Amino acid sequence: MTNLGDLEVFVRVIAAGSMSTAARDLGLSPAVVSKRIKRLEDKLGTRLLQRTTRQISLTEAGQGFHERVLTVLAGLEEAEAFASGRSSEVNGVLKISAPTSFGRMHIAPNLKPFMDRHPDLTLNLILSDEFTDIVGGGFDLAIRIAELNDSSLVARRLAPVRRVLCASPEYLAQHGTPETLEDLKRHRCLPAHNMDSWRLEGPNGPVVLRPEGMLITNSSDVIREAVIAGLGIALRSTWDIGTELKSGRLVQVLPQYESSRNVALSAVYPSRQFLPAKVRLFIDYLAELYGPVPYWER
Amino acid sequence: MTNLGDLEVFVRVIAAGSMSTAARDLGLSPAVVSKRIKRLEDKLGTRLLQRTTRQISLTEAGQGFHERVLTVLAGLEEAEAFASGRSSEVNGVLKISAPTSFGRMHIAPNLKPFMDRHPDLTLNLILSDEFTDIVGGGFDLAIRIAELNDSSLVARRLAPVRRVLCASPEYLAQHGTPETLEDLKRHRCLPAHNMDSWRLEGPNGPVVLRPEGMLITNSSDVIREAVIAGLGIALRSTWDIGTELKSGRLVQVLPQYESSRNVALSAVYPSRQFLPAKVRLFIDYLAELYGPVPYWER
DNA sequence: TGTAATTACGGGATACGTAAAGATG
DNA sequence: CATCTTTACGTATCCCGTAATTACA
Repeated sequence: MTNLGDLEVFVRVIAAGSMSTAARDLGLSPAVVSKRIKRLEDKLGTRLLQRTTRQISLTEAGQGFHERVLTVLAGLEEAEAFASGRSSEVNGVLKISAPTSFGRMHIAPNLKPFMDRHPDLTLNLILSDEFTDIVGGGFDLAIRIAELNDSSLVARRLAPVRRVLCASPEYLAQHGTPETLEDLKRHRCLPAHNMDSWRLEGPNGPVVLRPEGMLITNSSDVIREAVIAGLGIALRSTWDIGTELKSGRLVQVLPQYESSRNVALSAVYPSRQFLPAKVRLFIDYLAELYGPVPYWER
Repeated sequence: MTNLGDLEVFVRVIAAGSMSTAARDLGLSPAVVSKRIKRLEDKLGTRLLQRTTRQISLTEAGQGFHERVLTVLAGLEEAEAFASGRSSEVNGVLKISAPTSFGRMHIAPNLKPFMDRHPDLTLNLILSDEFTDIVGGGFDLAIRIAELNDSSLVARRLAPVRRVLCASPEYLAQHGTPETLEDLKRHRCLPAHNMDSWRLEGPNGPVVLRPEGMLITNSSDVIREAVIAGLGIALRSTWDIGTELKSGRLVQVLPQYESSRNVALSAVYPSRQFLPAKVRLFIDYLAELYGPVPYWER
């Protein structure tokens, strides 16, 4: 029979990246950590960690085992919380992954009411534009803007994502306001690195533009600031430049055209039979906060 | 930290219905079983089992905890199987729930090829027309014919279910063959106890009939035998009377009408991130066996 | 050469079984 | 009153820490 402690030690070793530091974290001696990992491997008949004295790395089997053990431990935690009657109360840590810009602009500023409502909850909000492995990273939840593809995950749609063409009044005063798609070709365009072709939906159906970039960057924040600074015309999400459109620092151009990429803002989480209340509540909170017509659209 | 052994003891006690018998099953003394249950309850701060010296029963908390622990243990088993490289091999027990008639007619006779292909697999096929609690009953999989409603379960459609009106040639020779729905009212109809209104789809759209039953029974097998014996006209699923239709022991009446209840044959299983290979393989096997146009329809 | 993983060994906590007591149908 | 759960107690096992050993950067 597997020892549950061995599994927890295993998980901590992965998190810490080293047996010694995991031992310190757990208040154990390095000897027992080593022994427990070894015992786990002996029982499974597989090597989980490839290790030198200097570094450890997961084997392929260890990788898959780790992911599974994470969900098992999460499930156990949920079971205990349920039995202890703590399931209705919301506490512990809620670990969330989100895109950097969106997280900064539309999650972080709205956390207070949620945190006030659930004072025993600790939020761990990790912003990243890299691909994050939800299960492997131990995330309860990820906010995604792209379409989903991992079938072992469940996605709940939070809000529509609308992308529009926009520029600063200064830029338009200097270069003129384009009236047709044809006009765009004579303008300075600012495509983002992950959107080098603009798929637009207009009065005459879908069109695809491949704007020549005058500015190459991996940060969509840079693009946003560049548009505001009057460098050119960009295709931006309304959540990204809604404030600027409202204040007049940016104006929409060719408003009859919109991005036709059918993407949505989604909450993505591992498929579980018993979804922890804190996850469900946070998703509900965001869904209500943004609604079918988010505040940045109004 | 919870002891995994305590959880396994807990599950065995529920399965055995008594601490003493669970102790015997596990090769332990009753004393340790009692102590481990107590320790579990102390840790959770909840009473899981209501017990007299004569019988034990789950408390509400115990009920929910039990369901969750079952999935946790199943997940752990899957994780270990994966790491041990046994995940591709299929072994252990596959516990399936199915409706009695369908299980007898269309699952049991088709098991051999699957069992031959997976000799290390033990099948536990439980036939029942009562509602079966998949999670609480420890089922890997249930075959259902109704529509699904438990959102914590995943359903995969296996085959369409078509219901048609039918009678025996003897009955029709004696009473005549109905040509219109109106004619039906002058016939002896045999509604099943769970289908006392017949929702039919015909050339002029949907209609609802409430046939007067001449035979009251809780067994759809009785209805089937009664139709074959010439007692009247019944609305039966094609999987139920396909053989009889083909052999001529039954003939379809009013073939322009079919049941409009939008039901399907589905495989229902608990939502899990890592579905055990044996479950997936069995579902795949049934899906291929029945196909979009099942053999009983051909 | 310093840090990390592993191995060996002694002490202590923990888990087991036996046996007896208490409770219930 | 028979059977099941619970408690008490002695023993054996397992687990942890210390310290020495090996290996890698």
